[in-house]
Amino acid sequence: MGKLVLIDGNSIANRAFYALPLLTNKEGLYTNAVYGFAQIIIKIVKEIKPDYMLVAFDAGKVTFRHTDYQDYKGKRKKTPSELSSQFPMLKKLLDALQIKHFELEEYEADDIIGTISKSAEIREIETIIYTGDKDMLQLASDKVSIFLTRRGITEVDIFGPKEIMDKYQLTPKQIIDLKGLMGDTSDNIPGVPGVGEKTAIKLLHQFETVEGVLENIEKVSGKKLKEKLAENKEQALLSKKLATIFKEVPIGFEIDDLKVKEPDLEEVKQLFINWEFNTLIERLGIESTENNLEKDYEKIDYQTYSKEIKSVWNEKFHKKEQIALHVETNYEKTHDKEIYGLALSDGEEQVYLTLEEMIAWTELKEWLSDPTAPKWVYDGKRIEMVLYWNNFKLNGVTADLLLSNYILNPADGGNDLAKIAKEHGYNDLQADDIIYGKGAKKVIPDPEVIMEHISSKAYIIYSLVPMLNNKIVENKMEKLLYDIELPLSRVLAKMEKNGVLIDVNRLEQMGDEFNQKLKGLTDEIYELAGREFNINSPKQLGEILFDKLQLPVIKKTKTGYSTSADVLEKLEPYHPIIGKILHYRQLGKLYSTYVEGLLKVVDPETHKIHTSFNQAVTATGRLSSTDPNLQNIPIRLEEGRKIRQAFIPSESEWLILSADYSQIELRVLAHISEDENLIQAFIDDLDIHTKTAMDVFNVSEHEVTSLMRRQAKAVNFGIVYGISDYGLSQNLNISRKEAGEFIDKYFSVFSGVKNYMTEIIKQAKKKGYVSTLLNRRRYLPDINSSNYNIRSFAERTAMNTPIQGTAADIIKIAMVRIANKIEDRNLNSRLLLQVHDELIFEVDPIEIDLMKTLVKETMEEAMDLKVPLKVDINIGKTWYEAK
DNA sequence: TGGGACACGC
DNA sequence: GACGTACGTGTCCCAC
Repeated sequence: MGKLVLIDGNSIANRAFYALPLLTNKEGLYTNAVYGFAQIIIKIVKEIKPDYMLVAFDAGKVTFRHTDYQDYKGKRKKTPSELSSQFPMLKKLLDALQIKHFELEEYEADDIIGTISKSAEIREIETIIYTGDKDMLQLASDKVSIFLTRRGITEVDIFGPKEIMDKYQLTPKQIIDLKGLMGDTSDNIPGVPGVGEKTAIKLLHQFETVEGVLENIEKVSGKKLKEKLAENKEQALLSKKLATIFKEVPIGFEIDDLKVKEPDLEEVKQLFINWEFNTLIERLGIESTENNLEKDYEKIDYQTYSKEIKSVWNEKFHKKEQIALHVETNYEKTHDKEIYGLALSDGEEQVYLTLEEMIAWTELKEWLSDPTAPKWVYDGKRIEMVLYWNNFKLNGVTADLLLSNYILNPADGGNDLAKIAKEHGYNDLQADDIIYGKGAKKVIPDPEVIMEHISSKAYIIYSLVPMLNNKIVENKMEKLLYDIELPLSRVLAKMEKNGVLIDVNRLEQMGDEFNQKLKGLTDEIYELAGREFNINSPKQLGEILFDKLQLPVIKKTKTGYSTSADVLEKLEPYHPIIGKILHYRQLGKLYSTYVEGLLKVVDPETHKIHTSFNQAVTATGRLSSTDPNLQNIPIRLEEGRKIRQAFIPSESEWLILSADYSQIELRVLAHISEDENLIQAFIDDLDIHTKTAMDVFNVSEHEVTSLMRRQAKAVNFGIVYGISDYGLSQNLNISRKEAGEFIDKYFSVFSGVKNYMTEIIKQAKKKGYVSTLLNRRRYLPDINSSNYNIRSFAERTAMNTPIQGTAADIIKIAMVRIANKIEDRNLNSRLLLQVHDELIFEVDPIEIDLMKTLVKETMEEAMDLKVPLKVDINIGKTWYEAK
């Protein structure tokens, strides 16, 4: 019993070597094959958890096969020295991991593995053979499966007899015959000339073995083929012999000798440090100490503050040289005001400064605020903010790696600088998580560690900007970057600095009301339930509703009964407790997230909330907001909407102005799809949901019932957000079939939309990505997946992203332009928030008419579409009143 | 500490 | 017919 893993060392090392770029450590040692091998071993140990393990290697050049055939492996290229140098390292690694490796003169790894798998089979040990060599398939059986590496290195295809049958319609043993007939160029096994895989399989179906084929040559169809077979009888038999794995190698040990032991972690760590396998150190879960940090990475040279350094850099400032700038702050908290240090790099020299030194250096302060002194950064908004809190100004940012990386691939936009660096071959930067630890393990490391870390960042930024810039140009994303994202980051910084004033008293007062009501509801719920329990616990609530009160179970989750709002709504007629619970949930959310949550983040001095807008997280190009999220303040239900009464202008007598795009996504859809019906509807300024209902239900305007309009609205919603028929059926509480019919009807009326959807999917499949009107991309790696669900999801994304993403582009353009106009005209009014299709301002009353027009026009003119863009403006004393 | 369930907005 | 279904953020619970 137990599990045995046998690894074909040469084959895997080869795969890793060719699959990975030629990595070296600082001593110039080649490490890529070892790195890939180590990755695979770690994966095997973690996922397969073998009880026995062996890595087999080929020994020397001459094997017993050469006795039969001198040219065996004759045409194979000599192993490159870059790879052969890595074999001793591999063996060292295996020793440290306490994994047995074995090689024997005259035999190949295949034979050793064949021999062991044979005896494992007798003992009924489940065996896995890990290799890149298809020959090994001949060893498959009920107990033995072959893990064949795919194109990458850690991905495998798993083969047992069944899978081999599915793929080749052959038994494992016939794989040998297959090789005998078709040969193998990589081993220089000749086979029968003119016989390839297809012919060989056909022949084997008919005659089972090479011998069978040769005995029945006359029955073979095809004159040429007959001749070839007759001419090459000997060669076919020899080829079969060469391809047969020998299972009687005198290995001289037992399977029990292969028991997996505890690795010598200290030794492994030392090896990994030497070879600079930093991510693997993490994956092994080995504590990363300061001690090994030093050895891990090539140190980036840097200088510290001194008179001489100052004058050297003052010269560079004066000449407006291109300089990379990094200001380190608490990477976990966005608006932390503490500066850990600043570093500059011009690609050759780095300088590190403490906050005190920054303050003392006046030329630096001037340089930072000089818009004509070009600076390259990573996350400029963050740097601008932390500098701002420390009385510095930042201008002149001409490249921001965070943004460049985001528009190149939004899927990993928010990445750590270290990860971006690694993707571009710079391994000398540690992740912040490793330097500082995360969560509770967070520590401030030694000053030297921080100094080097920050200086490295500046150096890396300097090195990476040109590389990413090239790609930006290649993808034609200059406009998106320089006209939108980069200037937008300045606008967002301003919004974050402004903050929104909160009427703390009003919020606290609402909190008291909610609390009162919650207490009352809690008592009533306990009364109706017959006992006290935690209403906030879905588990306990489920027990009360479905076990104690025996209400019908509508839906289950992985962990038990579902108690979500849509389930509870269906249960409402059954028991008076349900309504109370729904209300309790609603108030509980309001109290904890919106009253307590917001009060917690009000700046005690200014009474303002400074959210942080993230410009590099969403897949579609939208912004997001955190600490706190001000993009999800309640509006739908009146009770929650009142929260908005606490959002007020920061100057007395000022007003809140809210400007929201009307149906921006559907207008964008009309433009992109060129659907005439939809375009006309917007030109005529119709109520789009009523219009949709009229067309879908084939009724006149006055015949549209509120149900019809609601359903039409849901269909439009579905189109915009790319939901499926299932999603629509859930929204409308109808069957999936009915939902599907709605969608079909919609497409028949808006046939241009239908065409667009078909075309965009086709395009996505071809290019692998979709784009917005401003060339923002989203890659869809799953678009050609063989799995229906995964593929469908990617297809809906393909349909939806250009719509949502273009809408995001539009409002971003409007924001940048409005901010510019406010600045150019020296207006007092300020942009406070963006909520996807809505902008919120606080407005000086003397500017109110001006702002109304300026905002409305700028937003409506942000992009020229085939349909007009429409903006509604509302004004009030609070955000609540601006509706 | 981390994942699941739930709920809020667009 | 498949099998789980816009995105992102925050809070609470509960097993670890």
